[in-house]
Amino acid sequence: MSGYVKGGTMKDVGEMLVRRGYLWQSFEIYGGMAGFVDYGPLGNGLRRALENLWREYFVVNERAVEIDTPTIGIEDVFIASGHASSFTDVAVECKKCGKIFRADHYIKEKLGIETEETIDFVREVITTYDVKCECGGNFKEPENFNLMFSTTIGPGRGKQGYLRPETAQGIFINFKRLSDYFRDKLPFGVCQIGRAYRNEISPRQGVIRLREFNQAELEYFVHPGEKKHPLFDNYREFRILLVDKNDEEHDITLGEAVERGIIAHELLAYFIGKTADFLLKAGIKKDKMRFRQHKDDERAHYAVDCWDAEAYTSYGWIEIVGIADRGDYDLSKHREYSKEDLSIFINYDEPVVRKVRKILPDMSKLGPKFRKNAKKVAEALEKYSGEIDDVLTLEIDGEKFEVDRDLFEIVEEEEKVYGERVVPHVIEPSFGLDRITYAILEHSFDRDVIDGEERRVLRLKRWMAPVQIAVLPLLSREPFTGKAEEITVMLKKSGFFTEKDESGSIGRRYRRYDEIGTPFCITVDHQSFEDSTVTIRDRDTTRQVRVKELELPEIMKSLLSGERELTEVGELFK
RNA sequence: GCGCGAGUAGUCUAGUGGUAGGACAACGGCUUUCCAAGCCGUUAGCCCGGGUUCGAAUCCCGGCUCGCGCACCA
Repeated sequence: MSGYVKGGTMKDVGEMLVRRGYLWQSFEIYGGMAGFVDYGPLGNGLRRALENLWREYFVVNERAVEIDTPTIGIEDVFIASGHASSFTDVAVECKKCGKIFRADHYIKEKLGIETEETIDFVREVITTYDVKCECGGNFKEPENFNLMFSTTIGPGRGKQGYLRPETAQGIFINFKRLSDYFRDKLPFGVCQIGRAYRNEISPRQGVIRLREFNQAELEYFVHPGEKKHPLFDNYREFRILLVDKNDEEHDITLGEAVERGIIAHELLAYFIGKTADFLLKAGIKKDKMRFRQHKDDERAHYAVDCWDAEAYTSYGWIEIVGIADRGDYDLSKHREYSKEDLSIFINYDEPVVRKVRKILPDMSKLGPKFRKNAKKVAEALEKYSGEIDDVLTLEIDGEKFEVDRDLFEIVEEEEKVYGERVVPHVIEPSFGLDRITYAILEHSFDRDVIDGEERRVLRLKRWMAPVQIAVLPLLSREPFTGKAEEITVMLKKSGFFTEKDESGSIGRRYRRYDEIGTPFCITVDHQSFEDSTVTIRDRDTTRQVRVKELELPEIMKSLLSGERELTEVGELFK
C-alpha cells in the first residue's frame, strides 16, 4: 500500500515516518493521488514547531507582521503578477480532429495578432475572425491549460479564479493597507504562512514536489537605494558555503561575500545569514546546507537576484528556501493593472531647495492668436524645458506652432522639495515548509548502539520535538501508573506536549520514544514513593538524573529550551 | 505526459494457476525492580476495475500509486 516509502536510501526514514505517524500518502484508501501528503500527528506537530520558530525569527524579531489572505485568487491578480501568462496557456481543442493548440501561438501564426492570454480575449478573436482548425473543424470553447489550479467563483459559469501558486501576491495586493499600517515608513516586512498550489505535471519524490504545499513567505519592503539592514553586523562574520552563479564555491563570511560582490547587497546577505541561522536552529545540519545563486537563465520572471538555501538529502541537494530580490516588479505590475498608486512618499532628510524656471503663458494674447488651439499651446508651453529664443517652435500632435517671446513670461522661483514618491523594492525570503520538515527528519535520523543493541533515534532539536516528554511508570501497575498519570496531567497543564505510556517493558518504551525523537523520558520508580523524586532520561545519551517531582515544570522548561543540560539539573542516576 | 520496473496485514517480506505463510509492531494476559527478554492468546493483508479460466496474489488489459530515466519544475 505505501510503496511511497520504498526504494532509495530514504527507505528506513520513510518507513518510520509512515509507521509512527509523521507523514503518509494522501487518499490512501482510494488508491492515492500523486502530489499530496497528509501530516500525521507527529508530522503536524513538527511542522507547527517549525512555523513557530519561523515566526520568532522572521516576524517577532523584525519590523514585520503576519497576515492571512484567501488561498483562492481572482484572475486579475494573476494577470497582473504575470502568472497568467508565464504560468498559464490558453488552449483550444478542435471538435473534429481533437487536436489541441496553444491559442496565442495559433492565432499569431494564422492572423499575426498578438493575443492576451485570457479566455475571453481568445474567444473573441476566434469568433470575430472565424478561426478554424487546420483540418477545417470548429474549435471548442477555449480553456486554460496551466499549472495553476483553476476554479470558478460563484454559480453558473462564475468568475474565473485560481488557487494561489504562492502566498506572496496576497501581500502585494494589500500594499496600500499595509503601508498605512506601518505609517508609510520603510522598511517593513509582511509575511504569510499558508498553503499554495501548483498543478505539477508529474509530482515525484514524496514530499519534495507537491501539488499542495506549505509556504512561509516574508516580503520585506525597502527603499530601492537602501538595501541594508541595521542588524547586518549580527551576520557579518557568519561563515557560510556559497555556490555562485558560475558554480564556484566559496567558504566565506557574509561580510566578505558582499564586499567582493558575490552577494549583490547587504540586505540579501542579511537574510541569507538569518536563514542559515534559522535552519541550523531548526535542525538542518551545517555540513548539509549551502546557498546557491540562481544562474541568469534560471531566475523567475520577477527576480533581480536570487539565492536558494539547499539541503543535502537522499534526493541530492534540494531547494528549501528561495531568497529573491524581486525589485519593484510586483508592485509596479499591480500599480499598472489596478491603477492604484502603490508607491510611498519618502521625505528627504532636509527639503531640497531648487531654482525652477517657470513659463507663464499670457492667455490674453494667446487666446486671440491661436483661438481653439490656445489651450493646447499653453499646456505645451508650461512643459517646455528647452532653450528660450525670440520665437519658440512647439510641435503639438504633429502640428507646428510658433510662439513669440512676448506671449509668455518667465519667472525664476525657489521650490522646496520635501521628498519623492518611491515604489519600494522587495526582498523575499520564501520557505518551503514541507521540504524543510522533511530535511530535518532525514538529518535527524540516526542509529547507534546501546548495550550492544542497535537502536534508531531521531535526534530532533529539543524545541522542535512534537512529543516533548514521555512519562513512564517503571511497572505497568499501580501505584506506578497512577503517579505517572498525575505527573502527566501536571506537565500538560504547564504547556508541555506530554504522553504517558505504560505499555510494554521500560526498555521497549524508551526505544519507542527514541525513534520518534522525544528528547526526555520521565520515569516513576520505587524511589518515587519514598522521596517524591523521578528520573529524567536524555534521549541522546540515555543518561538519567533524579529530580524532585515538584520541580519538574521549571526543570523541563530550561531543558527543552536548551538553557540547561541534563547534568545541571539533578543528581546522576545512571 | 513518454519508456522501463514494482505494488501481499501497521511495517518488512514468502508465495509462477488449486482458496495466503512468516518476522517485527500493536492489543490482552502471565512474567518482569531501568534500556527492543520470555511464554500464551488476539487483531490484521493479495492497490482498484475488467478479462481469460472450473479455479487468479499469480496470466492479459485498463486505471491509480511508488521507484528510475526523459520531459516539466513559472
